Amino acid sequence: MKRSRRRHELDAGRRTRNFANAFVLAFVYLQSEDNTKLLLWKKTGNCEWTGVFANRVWTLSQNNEYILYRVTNCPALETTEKLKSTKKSSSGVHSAGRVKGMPKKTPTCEVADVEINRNGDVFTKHDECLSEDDLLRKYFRLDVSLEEHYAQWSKKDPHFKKAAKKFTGVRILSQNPVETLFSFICSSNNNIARISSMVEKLCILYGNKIADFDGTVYYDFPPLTALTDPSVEKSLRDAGFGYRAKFIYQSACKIMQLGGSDWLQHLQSLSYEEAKMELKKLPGIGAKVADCICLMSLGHLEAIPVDTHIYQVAVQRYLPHLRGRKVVTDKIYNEIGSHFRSLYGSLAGWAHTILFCADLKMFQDDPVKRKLGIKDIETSRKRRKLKQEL
DNA sequence: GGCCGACCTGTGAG
DNA sequence: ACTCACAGGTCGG
Repeated sequence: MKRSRRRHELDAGRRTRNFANAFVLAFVYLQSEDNTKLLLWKKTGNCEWTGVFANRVWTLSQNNEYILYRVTNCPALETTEKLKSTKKSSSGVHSAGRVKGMPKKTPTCEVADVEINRNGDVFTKHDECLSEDDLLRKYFRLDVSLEEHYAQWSKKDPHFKKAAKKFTGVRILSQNPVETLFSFICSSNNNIARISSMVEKLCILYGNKIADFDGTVYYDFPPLTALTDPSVEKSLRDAGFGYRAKFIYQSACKIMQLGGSDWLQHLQSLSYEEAKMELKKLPGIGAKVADCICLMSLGHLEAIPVDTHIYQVAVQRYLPHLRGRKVVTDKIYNEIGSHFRSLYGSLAGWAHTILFCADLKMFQDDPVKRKLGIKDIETSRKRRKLKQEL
């Protein structure tokens, strides 16, 4: 273990690919075997995925009934009573277990006497006393019954029903607000590959190393305080963050002024509208990014992030009178959000994510397709014509 | 309130 | 080789 750790420190910047990312696509397919896919997680086995959250490295797999997990060594916790009593293997695994996919009741909380929150912003106070079973339940929001909601949304909307057939088991994750906020600042006017690499860079540059095994170094997302150093803006610009470098630095500073991660956490207790309004005061955060943060890390599941994909879907399927509009004004943005909220109800953001997945997949497979509309896809003549126009 | 253009950078199409 | 448009937007005029 020691030997390999030294080896990987040498080239950490180049080789590491796993981070506390969680990032961006705050969803995961965890129910259908075929679709098992944890975005920005690394596939580390046949049906096994490894990634970071709650300051731990998790390796997950699943069967029909359970999510199976292994949690790896976490240096910050090593000296605690809790871990002393757990068995460690050479691979650094210190505990393992399984969580039922749809538990009927939440087991009691296990208190760990540890200073987990050493940077002041990794965990909520509540998280500190959660068992790993509960951390996993919380992260995947396993208290929400997908079956029930999918049925409800399908009943209201035939287009959802169709999309849902291909995208079963999509879950909105409950992610760390600090991580989510800065990851989405990176997302503006950007593509997924570059966003991912930027989040990785943030972790390497400013995150803490939390584990090192099987040839990979794992970092968590940087603590807020690491992003308020005056050198941050230039460093990030040099690292290729473009104009987002300033947004990251300035937002970090402003959040610290407002009360740090406690301030961010307290947005959970506000209404969705209030939380969104507060977030929009930070540089680099507009309506869309604010909605992503609300939906994916603050528990405001009625938030509908209207990005280019959702806008296209809305125009094609739901609000045809918007056809031809070139820019999404605040008014149009809100109209789209309100439409989905009235259609799907209080978990509208969750339902909308399934539509998003379907459009993103279609777009990645064939960018021309969505401009044509579904009916005309097979006509190659039209395809050529459109390509010329484009 | 709505409408533009600028903004960093990497990538792929033409 | 070399533009050019575009990618899960935001901001200021």
